[in-house]
Amino acid sequence: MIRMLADPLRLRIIELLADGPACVCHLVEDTGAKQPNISNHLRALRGAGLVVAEPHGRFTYYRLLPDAVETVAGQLAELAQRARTNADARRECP
Amino acid sequence: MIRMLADPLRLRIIELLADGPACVCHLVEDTGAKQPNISNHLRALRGAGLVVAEPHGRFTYYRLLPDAVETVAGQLAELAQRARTNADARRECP
DNA sequence: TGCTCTTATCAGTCCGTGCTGATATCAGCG
DNA sequence: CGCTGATATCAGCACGGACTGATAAGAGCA
Repeated sequence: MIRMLADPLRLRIIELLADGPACVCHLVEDTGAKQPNISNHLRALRGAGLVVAEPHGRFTYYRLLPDAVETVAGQLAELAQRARTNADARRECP
Repeated sequence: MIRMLADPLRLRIIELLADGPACVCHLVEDTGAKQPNISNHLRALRGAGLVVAEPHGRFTYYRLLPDAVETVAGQLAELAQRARTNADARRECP
C-alpha cells in the first residue's frame, strides 16, 4: 500500500489527482509519460484501492480516494507518536 | 524520502524502532535478516534523516526520529485534504 | 598487545518492476 | 457499419536496488 507511493511517477499522478478528478489524457499530458505507462500505474493504484475509475463516454476519469491516503497518513502519524512515547525505552544489549 | 518506507524490511526496522531505540543486534535478531543487510538499510535510513545512530561502547543504538516520520504523514494528510476539497473540480477533456 | 565481539563497508549476483512498442478493446460519430 | 480517438492489455527489455559472503574497522577485556 505504501509501496504504491514510492514510485515517482505514481506519486506525481496522485498529486495531480489531488487537484481533482482527471482523465488519462490529462495525466499523460501533464506528466509527459507514455500512455501505456500511465495506464499501468493507474491499474496498480486502482488495485491498491487508492483511486477509482469513472468512465464517461470515451474518457475515463480517475478520482483519488482521500480515505485511503488518510489511512496511510494515520499509520505513519501513529508510528511517530509511538516513537515519541518510547524515546527513553532503550532495549539494553545482553 | 517516502521511498525509504517502501521496502518491507526497512518498514519493519522502523516499526521496531518505534518501540524505542535498539542496537543492531536486536534488529538482526528480531527481523531474522543478515547483519550486513540490516546495516545497509540503516545507512540508507540514516542518509534520509529518518534515524540517528548513537554509539554506546561496542554497540550502536539507533533511534527513530519522530519529526521526519510526522513530516511525511503531514504531507499525505494534506494530499487527502486537497483531494477532498477538489472532489468536484473535474477537468473536462477537450 | 592480542583476542573477541559488534558494526560497517565492499564487490558481486539476482530479482522485482518500471518502461516501451505493438496491439486489442471500446465508445462515439459520419 | 467503418473510422477515429481514448484507454487497456501484453510481451520483452533494462535497470535499480536488495541480498549475500568476505572482510575491515573499532571498542572492550584478559
